[in-house]
Amino acid sequence: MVTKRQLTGLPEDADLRRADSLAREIFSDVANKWALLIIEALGERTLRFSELRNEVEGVSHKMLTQNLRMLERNGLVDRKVHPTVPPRVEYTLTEPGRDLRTAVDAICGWTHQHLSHIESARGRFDA
Amino acid sequence: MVTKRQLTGLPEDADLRRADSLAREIFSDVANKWALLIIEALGERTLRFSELRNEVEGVSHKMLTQNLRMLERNGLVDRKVHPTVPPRVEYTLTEPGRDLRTAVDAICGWTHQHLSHIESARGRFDA
DNA sequence: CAGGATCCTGTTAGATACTG
DNA sequence: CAGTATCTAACAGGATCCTG
Repeated sequence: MVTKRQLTGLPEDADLRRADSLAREIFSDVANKWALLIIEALGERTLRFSELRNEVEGVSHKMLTQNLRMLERNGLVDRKVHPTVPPRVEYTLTEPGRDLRTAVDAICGWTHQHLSHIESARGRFDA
Repeated sequence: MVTKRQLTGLPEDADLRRADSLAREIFSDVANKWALLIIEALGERTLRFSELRNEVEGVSHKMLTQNLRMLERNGLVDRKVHPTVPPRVEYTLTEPGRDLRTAVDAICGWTHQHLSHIESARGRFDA
């Protein structure tokens, strides 16, 4: 199949591909366990690094910083540094971050809703 | 803080912890790039293994089978084997799978909606 | 307290080859 | 065609030490 874009040589094809690969990249960033748990933990609150570490059960220092940097880079969380000593750093979801959170909420809700279905499905499968 | 459950010695505490850890386990299974992309690709359709491989761009043979097994085990996809030669295996989302898909749709939608915001956030961060 | 840098280990995921 | 098994390279992630 030959598209009009190919014939006209306009740049839309390349643009679309770029947008797609960007979307894919963002999706890969965001669709990971720790990122989603951090977003969920933040919710509407503002939390310090150490608080977040307690809220997100099982996350290591390294994973937390790493994911927070990534989320900050993608504009999902806002990082506010208070120039005090000892330092105080607070994280908050941005507007897009809060948007995404509703989807994460849905996944969390789904998980709890289907606990027993999943447990029995596992039982059947493992047999 | 001492709860009533601790005092009565009833098993609810243990039950709650079990449910939570199960929920966490399921979440960790499901909240990964390939699983979500597979769910999204399946949608309302029924697809064969090879079709799925084409639909989910970039997925390797191994990752596809691995994640399909996991999704089947958790009762999110239905696997139907046709005893023909050559074999024909079809995958379909189950009812819970379709439920989860709406949340995945939301994430995908979110991604595309915020493309430009994210791109500029990245620009700022990288500077 | 927040977080960067380093080291070290277990897991992951790709490539390849083989089976029903 | 769908799936399993094996080997290996790469990476993720934990522990630890150090700084402002």
